[in-house]
Amino acid sequence: MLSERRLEVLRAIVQDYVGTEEPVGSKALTERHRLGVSPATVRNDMAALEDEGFIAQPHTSAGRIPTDKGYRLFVDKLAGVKPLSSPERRAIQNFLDGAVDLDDVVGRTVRLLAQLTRQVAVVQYPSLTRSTVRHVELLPLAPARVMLVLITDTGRVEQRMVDCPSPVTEDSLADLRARLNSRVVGRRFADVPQLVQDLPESFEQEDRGTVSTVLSTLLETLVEETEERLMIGGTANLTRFVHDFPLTIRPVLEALEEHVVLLKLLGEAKDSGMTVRIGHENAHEGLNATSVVAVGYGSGDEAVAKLGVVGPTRMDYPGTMGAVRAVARYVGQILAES
Amino acid sequence: MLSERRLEVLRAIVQDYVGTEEPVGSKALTERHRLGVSPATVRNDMAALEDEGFIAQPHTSAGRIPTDKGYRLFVDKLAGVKPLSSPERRAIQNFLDGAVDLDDVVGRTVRLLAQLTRQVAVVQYPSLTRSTVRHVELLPLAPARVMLVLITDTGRVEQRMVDCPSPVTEDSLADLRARLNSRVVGRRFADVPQLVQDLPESFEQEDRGTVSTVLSTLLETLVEETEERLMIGGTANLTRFVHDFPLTIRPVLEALEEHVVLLKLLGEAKDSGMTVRIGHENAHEGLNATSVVAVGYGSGDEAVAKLGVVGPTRMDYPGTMGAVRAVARYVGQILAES
DNA sequence: GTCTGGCACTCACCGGGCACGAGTGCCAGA
DNA sequence: TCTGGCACTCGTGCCCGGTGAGTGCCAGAC
Repeated sequence: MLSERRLEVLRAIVQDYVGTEEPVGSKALTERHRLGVSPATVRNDMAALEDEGFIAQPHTSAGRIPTDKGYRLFVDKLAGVKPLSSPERRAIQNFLDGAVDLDDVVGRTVRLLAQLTRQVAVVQYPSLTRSTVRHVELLPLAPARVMLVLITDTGRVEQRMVDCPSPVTEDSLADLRARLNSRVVGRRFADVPQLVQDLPESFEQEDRGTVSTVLSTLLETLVEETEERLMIGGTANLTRFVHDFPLTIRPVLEALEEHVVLLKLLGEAKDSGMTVRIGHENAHEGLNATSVVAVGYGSGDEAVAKLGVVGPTRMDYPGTMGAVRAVARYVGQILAES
Repeated sequence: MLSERRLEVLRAIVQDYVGTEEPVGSKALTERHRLGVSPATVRNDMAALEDEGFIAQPHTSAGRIPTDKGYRLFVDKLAGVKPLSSPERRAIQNFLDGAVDLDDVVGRTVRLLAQLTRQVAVVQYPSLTRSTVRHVELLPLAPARVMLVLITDTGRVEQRMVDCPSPVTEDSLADLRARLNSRVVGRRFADVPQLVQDLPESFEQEDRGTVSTVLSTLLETLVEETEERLMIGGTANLTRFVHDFPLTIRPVLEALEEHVVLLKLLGEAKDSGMTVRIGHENAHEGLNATSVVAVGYGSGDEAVAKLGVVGPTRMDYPGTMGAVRAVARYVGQILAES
């Protein structure tokens, strides 16, 4: 077990390294922090911390830098979540309040998060399966062609073309629309399959083909869109540590382009509470030099999606976590209002 | 006026420089191209080309590289558009054919273009004002709350909340919906304002408030969304020439994040035919080291939006232009089919 | 036991000096 | 008008020694 002071030394190392981006030595540490001991003592502590794998030397005769394990300990035991200042909170609220639709909410959230944390922001669109149905619309476009539109309580809209096996009358379409809506409005999308299961049977023989075609498109949409959508922003922030990673930036950009990877990343985050994945804790290789701070957000108690940031392992964890949490809360509020 | 051979020398310089990324000297030129003259002669030609401002030396005793003006001449006079190979064409078609909705079409297009050109791809969503109305839907959500949904012939969907001054009955909403649609379906969005101008007058006094509220939201949406949306991809390709611009990459990423800038960029492109903007020809400072190749695409003869790529001025213009043109054509086809 | 000051050692970094070679401009001659 | 030759420039790579931050270890103090 590490003594109190050694933990203090680790904290000091993390803080200094995050600030200066340079390996930190024993002398500098004692000068910048009131540890109450001499550099020699700190050196002994550092040697112990290195033995335990919390810090490392880039090369002999250089200062120490935290390892992933060191950051882990720092995040778990040594760092709190730094709350935002009240001007910051007000700025968030003002900025998000101006949004006109869901795309705008998500877009603004991404920009906000990127700006606050000065890192790459990732925001997932509210999940379909966790949202509830606000309305299902069926629009006749041609005799045997219908457009299916799904609207969620979070403002998300999905549409699909449906080619029906036979021409559909305006009346039977209205009938289907009415019955469909009466069953599913207000229910969660995840429950829709069950709710509509026996719907075709209640129709006349001649309409059943159309009904099942429409329903199967509806169910397909739910499945397809379970691979959720997301928006990213602030990639220019990656260049801030271009001297850190001159070439490491490439795999990160590549990973960010593969939305599947990011969705998996966010998916791995806990549903409630904040998740921090540090360096090699990320399964994806390209992100081995980065940390991911993610949190769920939602209009009610339940998380409908997640958001977070991707940055260098050498990041200001307390500040980043504070910003991520605050933004998630406000977005939740905005969604609940709309 | 430049002699035929000097133009040939310029072409050779551009080709070599694009291939090797290194300043090209007179000796190397004569070795790699059949110019039929000695290095000394080429040197004279190069001196002349430099006097005219088509090429430059990074420093004394280095080879020459093309200037923006040199690339301009190359694109205008010396280079054709390189058509894609037929396997490439097939691949494009197959890839785009799998798209399920507009978002998917645009997403696939971006990925495709980025992959083909190995550069950053930018695709604008079909413009609202240039599209035609497929359907306008009004959904009652609460007594005095209506959701307005616009659907275009290109598959784009926009929705807005409308808070009405007084409760609306299902009947009067249906009435409005019917009359609205009969006026605007099949017409261009740009013409909608005129078409609905006198609509409120034809309603009973009690409904006029609601009608005008709905209409003004509709018109607002048209205005707001005229600042079009777009999608970008392939930013990881920027790292390919990270030794070219170690720090120049940052302003480019920043410019790419500002969609307004990109939209202006695409907006400046000619409606028909391909537009190539080279280096300093781009108004935005961050893009002074890049070239933009853009072209309009559409479901019919008319362009409904634009797409293009952003890359280093040192790019393979014939190949890039070929890819951009081909992709634009196929996307147009896909949109026309849907 | 724990902390401290001292001391020798290691190495990354920096700047200077130097050789190399690609590339140029110019000139005289074909 | 083209060509070969020649002197010149200057960026690049390499070696080398000095500097200094930082370390590990040890003997002595509290």
